Amino acid sequence: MQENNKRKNKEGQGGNSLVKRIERQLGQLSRSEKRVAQWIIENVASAVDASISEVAEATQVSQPTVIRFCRSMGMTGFRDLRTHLIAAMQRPDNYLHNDVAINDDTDDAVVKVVESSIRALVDLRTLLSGMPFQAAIGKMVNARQLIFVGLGASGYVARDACHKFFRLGIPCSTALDSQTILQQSAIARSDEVYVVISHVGEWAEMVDGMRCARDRGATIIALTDPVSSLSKVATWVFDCHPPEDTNVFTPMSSRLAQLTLLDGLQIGLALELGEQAEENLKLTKQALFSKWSQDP
Amino acid sequence: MQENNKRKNKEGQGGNSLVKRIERQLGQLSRSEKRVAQWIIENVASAVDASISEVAEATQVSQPTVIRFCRSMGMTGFRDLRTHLIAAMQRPDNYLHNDVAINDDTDDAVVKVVESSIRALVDLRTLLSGMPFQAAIGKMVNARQLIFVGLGASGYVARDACHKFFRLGIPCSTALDSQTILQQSAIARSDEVYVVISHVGEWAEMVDGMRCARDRGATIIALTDPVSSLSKVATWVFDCHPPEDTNVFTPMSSRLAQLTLLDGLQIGLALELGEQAEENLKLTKQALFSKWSQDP
DNA sequence: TCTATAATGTAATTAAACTACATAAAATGC
DNA sequence: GCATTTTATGTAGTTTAATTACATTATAGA
Repeated sequence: MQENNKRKNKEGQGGNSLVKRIERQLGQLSRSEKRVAQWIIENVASAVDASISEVAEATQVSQPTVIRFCRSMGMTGFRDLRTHLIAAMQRPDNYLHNDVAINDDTDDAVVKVVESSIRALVDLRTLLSGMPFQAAIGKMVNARQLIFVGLGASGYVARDACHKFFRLGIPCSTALDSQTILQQSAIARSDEVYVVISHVGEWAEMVDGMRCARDRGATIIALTDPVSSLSKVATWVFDCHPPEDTNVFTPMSSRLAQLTLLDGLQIGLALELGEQAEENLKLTKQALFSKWSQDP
Repeated sequence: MQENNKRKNKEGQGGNSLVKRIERQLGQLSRSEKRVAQWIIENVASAVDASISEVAEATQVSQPTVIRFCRSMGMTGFRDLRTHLIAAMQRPDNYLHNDVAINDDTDDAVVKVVESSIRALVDLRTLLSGMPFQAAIGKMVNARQLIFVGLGASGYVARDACHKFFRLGIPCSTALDSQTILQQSAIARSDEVYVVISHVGEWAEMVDGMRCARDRGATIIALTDPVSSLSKVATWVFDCHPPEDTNVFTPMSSRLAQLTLLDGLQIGLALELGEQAEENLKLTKQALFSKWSQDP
C-alpha cells in the first residue's frame, strides 16, 4: 500500500519524526486527507514552504480539507503543522547515528546519552505551545489537593513532583500502586486534581481508577502518550509520547520531558498563586540552606 | 556535532545561528529595527510563535518596520524570518538564559523553564570530558553491590537511579535518610560502590557516613558540588554544581544534570558488562511492554 | 534654515488561514 | 431497498496576517 517506500526523493530519504508520525497515522485518515498526507510525505521539502492554497492545489482537495488533515495530526492548524515540519526537517533523524551502539566506548556513549536528552527537551520545546498549561493550572489553583499518580519508573517522577508541589503550600499526596490508586479514586472529589504520569498509559487499573475519579468529577491531568487509553479518560493531556525506542540502550528521555513539564506546571502554578506561593518557596528553600550557611 | 545542514536556502553557510547573526548586525540597524532585534533575541521563544502584529505590538513599532527588519536580516519577509527562527531553535546552543519573572504569563514561564533545562544539559555536555566515567564504571563493574545515597529531593534521584541500575542485574540498594546512611556505611566493604547525590554536599551525617565507608575501603562516587565537603571525601566526583540560584522560581535544573549523568553511567556500565547486561535490560523492558503489546 | 535623505508610520491591498454551513457520499438500521 | 444517520468534502464567506504604496516625520549636511 505504501508505494513511496522505494521512492528515492532525496529529501524524504532520511525521513524525520513528523513524517514518520504522518506515515504511521496514514491508515486512520480519510481518502482526501490521505492524499494530503501522501503528498507531504513525498514532498516534505516543498511542503515546508507551501501555503495552504498551494497544498490544496497540489493535492486537488479543498483548503478546509488540508486544515482538517492538520487537525487529524494533532496540530492546531496549518500554521502549526508548518512549524513542526520545519522543526522536524532540521534533523533528518539519523537516529542510528545518535544511538548508543554496543561497540561504543564509554565516553562516546555518555556524550550520546546527554545529546539525546538535549534532543528530547528541544523536541518538547516545540510541543509546548499546544499544551493546556492555562487550563491545568487554572484547575490546580482552586484544588483542595493534588494527587500524583505513577506506577513503576513513573512513580519516582510522581514522588518527585509531589515533593515539588507541596513546597507551594498545597496539600499534595501520591498514589503509586494499583491498590492505592483504586482506593484514592473511589473517594475522588470534584475539587481534586489528579496528575497522572505514565509512558504508555495502558495499565488497566490506572485507567480504571482515573475513569472513576473523572466520573466523580475530579480533574485528571495526564502526562502520557496522546494515543493511549489513559489520555481518553483524562481531562487534559500533556503529550509525552515515548520515543520509538528500538534500542535497549536508549535512556528514558521521555522521563526528562515529564520532569521538565512538571517543573513548568509548578512554576506556572506558583506564579498564578502569587505572593503566598513565592513566600512558601522561599521559606522551604531557606529551611534547607540555613543549615549550612553559617558554618560550611 | 557535525551539521547535516543541506537547506537549499542561499544563506546556509557556516553554522551561524540566526540569533547570533541578529546580534552581530545589531549595530547596523536603525533605532526601531534595533528594538525589534532586541526583543527577538530576548524572546526567541515567543518570537517563533508570534505573528507580525504581535511582534509589532510587543516592540511598539509599526508592522512594516518589522518587515523591514526581516529584510535587513536578508530574509524575504516575515514568514521567511519565522521559518529560519524555528530552524535555528532546533540547535540547542541558541537558547539564551532567561529567568522566570514574577510578572511572566504562564506560557512564557513554561518556555523559560524548558529552555533553562536545555541550557543546563548543554552546559553539562561541555563538562563531560573532565568527568571520571571510565574510573567510576571500572569500579562498578566489579562491585558486589551499588548503594545509592541521597537526602530530600536528591533521594528521589537516588531511588530512580537504583531502579535504573538494578535492571542491569546488579544488586542495588538505597540509603535515603541519615540513620540508614550511617548504618549502611558502618558495614561498608571495599567491594561496594556508593553513588551519592547531593546538591550542596554539606549534610554532616552524610559526609560522616561516606567518610566512614571510604575508610573501610568502599568506593564513593559523588554527584555534587566540587567545592563541597562531600567531594573531599569522595573517590570520584562528578561536577554537579548547583546554579547560582538567585531566583525562587528557578527550577532545580541541576537535578536534570544528575539524572542524565546517571543515565550515562548506567549505559556506560551496561556496555562494559556486555551481553549479560544487555540481555537483562531487554528482559526488563519486555516484561513491561508485553503487557499491552497484544491488545492495544 | 533649507533641502535631501533616511526612518517610520498610516491606510489600503492582497493573500493566507480559518469557520460556518451545505451537500454529497457512505454506513447503518429497518 | 429505502430512509436515516454519520462521515467526508466542498463552497463561500470571515477573519487575521503579511505586504505594498504612499505620506509624514525626523535627521544630517550645506
